[in-house]
Amino acid sequence: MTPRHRSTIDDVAKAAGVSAATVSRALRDLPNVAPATRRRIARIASDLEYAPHPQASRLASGKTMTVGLVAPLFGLWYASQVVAGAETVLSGHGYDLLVHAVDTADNRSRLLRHAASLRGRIDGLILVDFFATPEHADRLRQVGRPVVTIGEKIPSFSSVTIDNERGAAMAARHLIELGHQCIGLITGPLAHGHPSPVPGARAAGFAAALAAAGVVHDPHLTRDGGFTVAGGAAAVEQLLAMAVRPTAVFCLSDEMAFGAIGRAQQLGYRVPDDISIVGFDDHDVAESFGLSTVHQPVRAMGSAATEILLQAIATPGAPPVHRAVEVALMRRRSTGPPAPSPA
Amino acid sequence: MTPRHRSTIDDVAKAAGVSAATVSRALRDLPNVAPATRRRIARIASDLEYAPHPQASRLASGKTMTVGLVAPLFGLWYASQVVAGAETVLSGHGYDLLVHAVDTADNRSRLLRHAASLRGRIDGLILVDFFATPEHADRLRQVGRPVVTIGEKIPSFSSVTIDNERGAAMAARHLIELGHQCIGLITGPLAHGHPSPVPGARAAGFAAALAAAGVVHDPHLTRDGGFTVAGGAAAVEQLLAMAVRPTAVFCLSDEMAFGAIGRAQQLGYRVPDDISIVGFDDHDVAESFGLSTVHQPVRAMGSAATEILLQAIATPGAPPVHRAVEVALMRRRSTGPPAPSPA
DNA sequence: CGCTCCGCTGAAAGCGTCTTCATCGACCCG
DNA sequence: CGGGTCGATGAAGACGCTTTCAGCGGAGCG
Repeated sequence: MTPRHRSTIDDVAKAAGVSAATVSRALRDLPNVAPATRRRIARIASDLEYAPHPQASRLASGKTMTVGLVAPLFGLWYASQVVAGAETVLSGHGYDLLVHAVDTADNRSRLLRHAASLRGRIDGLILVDFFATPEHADRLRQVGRPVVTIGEKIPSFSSVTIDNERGAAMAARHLIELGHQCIGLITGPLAHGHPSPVPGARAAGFAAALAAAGVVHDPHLTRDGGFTVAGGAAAVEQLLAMAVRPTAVFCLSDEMAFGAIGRAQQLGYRVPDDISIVGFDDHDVAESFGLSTVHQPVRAMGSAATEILLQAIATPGAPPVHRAVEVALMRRRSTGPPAPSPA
Repeated sequence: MTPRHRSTIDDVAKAAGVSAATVSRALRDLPNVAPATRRRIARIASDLEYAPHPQASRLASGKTMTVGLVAPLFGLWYASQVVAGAETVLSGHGYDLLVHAVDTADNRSRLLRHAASLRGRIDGLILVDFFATPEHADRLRQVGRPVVTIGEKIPSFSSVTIDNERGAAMAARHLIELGHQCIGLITGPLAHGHPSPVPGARAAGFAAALAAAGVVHDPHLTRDGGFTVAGGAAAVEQLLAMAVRPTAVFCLSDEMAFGAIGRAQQLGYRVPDDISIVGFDDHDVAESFGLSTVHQPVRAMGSAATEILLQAIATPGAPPVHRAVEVALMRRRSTGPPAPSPA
């Protein structure tokens, strides 16, 4: 009974006694098909298990029903949340999601070089923490499809962003209010072959809040944790070994904060009694571990970016949309007042 | 200078004074093209920034250079690791990665119904924890493309699996060796509309190890944590409120274990002094939090599945490959001997 | 009753590439 | 020197669908 090969639109047309054009119209709910004809075609198509060949319809229509998502690296919490948020929206609209990692400079330039080849493969593009230079943005514009960025704001593309400086300042003020005067900072890479504004903005917000409160910002108390768990652990170990040990540490990501808490405890320090630690993200497991942190709605940002993108696909030529979402301080158990100084 | 529309193979052919067929052959390194001709075509194609239209070549060749990945839910650690592992391999081979979530029964049946439409969209499929019934497997076979499953073993498809029973038994024996006699179990959903063998297998391995050691397995000490952080927290709270409180808990995933540890500590219990907790996965942050757990190389499993799939795509008709990878017990700080009973 | 308008339908021309088949020389060998 | 072989190339037909355009008949209207 099962046909040897998949059935085509012509099979359906023949069986229904109509032309392929009518079948195409009927199945896509286009106007100008008699209700009776439409029903008959629908039934026959279902009987024959007909499904349009995606490549053929894409070639003919020029629409791919596919959205591309480019992120620095999959496997990290942030990217996985964005993917989850995007996938939910896309599958609800019948779109496919194509994911691509850009984890090396080589990868990155390859993507830029082949930007033109993306046209024809996707209807729109989501860039997660891509940090495009103006020159790169030019190449990306050659994709000829709408682009939405997450984490950075480029005038000519739509974007979904948070106020990194404000979030970092909230974390810093939280520590200051608790009485901390000597605060360490575990950053991500400030530059890796290209400008990466996120850690920069967070570090700036942190420094500004300290300055505003008259707290000394000692640059020696800054370490690069590479945005990884292991990096955060190594960084906190260095900070704890210093002569003037910080009483609190601000980590620019929760994953680094987890590493920092773990290592500090392993080394025999109590959190927050001996050292307070605050993160940034509000990772899924942050609450379980009582990590005080700056919440950002990553999953919702992925959904929002996707909705903006679909809108842009539907209305070509519309001006870019810039959406800023709010961050919020989550006070938990990893922060507390500093131990009375042994003066 | 930039052409208004992307250049086609005919543009290149015209500029090179050859036919489109020769251009097609030359650019794909097929034989029967004179070296000089090949070089000239390559240069001209590069000048014109020619890139073949994916949909057109896919339609003509029947190959999509795309692999589909279906997972229960993105945003969870397990799926994100698999995606990361798969993406690395695929991008190295010029393949695109299409991701699709199957988080509801509705979603699932839709996927199965449209299985045939996947043919033509992908060259192969990776199923993560899909748990196909024989009937579902039949439908998936209609995709007409190689399939590799991760987490389950279906005879007609290739697979990458771990020995869940063995892993769970390792965790159970670890607790027993520490002296625990009253051990709770936090499972995932044992069935959600379809058989889901993973929690079942782990629970069975756990029960078998207890039985082998002569330890009572009290079914009242089992709770469903839904594989989420919050579920693990709620489950452990219930267990701790019981009259005969377990001295140790085995969580079938690390994320549930994190929730359990966090909640237990919030409730004033010390880990492991008052309660030992062991997980399953070896999540990225498990080490930081000293979680004893059963390690499985999820990312490598994603890569392995992808390599098997690419192999199967390259050699159609080859018999399915079944790869089993090893698990390992990680002894950390969340487990210890039970407190001396207050008898 | 004739004309116009409109809804429904089919024929056919793409969409851009791949792939088969035929052609055409050049070269080799007996 | 003729037949055979082989490498290089072009012409043309898929691939399966979408979309434009024209046609056709019936309804509405004056």
